[in-house]
Amino acid sequence: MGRSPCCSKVGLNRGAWTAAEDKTLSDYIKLHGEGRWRNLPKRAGELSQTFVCLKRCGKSCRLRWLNYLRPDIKRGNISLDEEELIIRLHKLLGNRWSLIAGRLPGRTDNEIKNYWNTTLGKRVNDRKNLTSTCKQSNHPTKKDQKKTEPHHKNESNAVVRTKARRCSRGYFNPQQHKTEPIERIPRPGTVLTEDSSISNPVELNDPLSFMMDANMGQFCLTEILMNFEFSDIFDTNNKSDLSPSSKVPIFFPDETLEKWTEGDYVQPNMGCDHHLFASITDSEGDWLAE
DNA sequence: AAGAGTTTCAACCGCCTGTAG
DNA sequence: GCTACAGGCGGTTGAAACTCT
Repeated sequence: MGRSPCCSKVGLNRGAWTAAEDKTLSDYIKLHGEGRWRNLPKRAGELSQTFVCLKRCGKSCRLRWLNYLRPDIKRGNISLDEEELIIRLHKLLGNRWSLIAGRLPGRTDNEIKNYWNTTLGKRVNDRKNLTSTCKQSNHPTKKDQKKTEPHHKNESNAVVRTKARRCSRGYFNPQQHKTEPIERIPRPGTVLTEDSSISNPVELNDPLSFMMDANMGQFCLTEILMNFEFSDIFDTNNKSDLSPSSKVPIFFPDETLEKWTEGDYVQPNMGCDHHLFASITDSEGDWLAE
């Protein structure tokens, strides 16, 4: 005897959301806030100025809001910094997508999960198998080039297809940029808006410098990676306890987690132990291997 | 140009946990 | 302690977009 379904599925819409449904939902949440998802569709329909009844399951509403409609969602492709952080966090946390997403402001667990399953997971496996190719050519592929050009579909389609368009994979010539800072080329999929500015020229010949200066907008992930005291989290002398396969849960002190999620967590005079960080996150040791 | 094959990702599903009564 | 409910999470699915031949 299983649990009763979260709602009667009879007469409910399924599949892609329409623009009208999105508007009804976001209007309602902006006015009344999140929560009480089960009754939300009914109440939203009653209060909707567009008189669009939300024939959706409460869970579906929640998912739509959290994964797409929320105003603080960051659209566009995962940046290099974010990729690195996801990989490192995945090593530490495993498939705890919501925890990982919590460390990446604007990113949803669903997005990170999808990105891992379709891209990063494969890449990480490839790296393991062929470490020498990790410095693979950054020259744009045909595939990537195609992605730079938005594919315009019939706008009259009422269903909102919410796919971020991708940009070409950027590349740089190490010789060319040894001394001259260059403007960063957006990572594939970075959504270019009118105010999009990748303003910080970066010295790309130095990976650390690249990481240090990569501008993330709200804050710099690199600073998390560089300033974060991993020694606060665990005893580095006992790495075996951190194996993802270990049954021992990883406990992050509240203070630590707050630092990660707060916008102003970066402490200017916080210790910056690159070597410790590198030893932890870049270790090829078994304790991090999957 | 067209069809087949592949990739991407929004949405769904079912299970789990926390909580109120 | 038990039950039902609400919300959250991770795995999976399937349609659309994209690439290849």
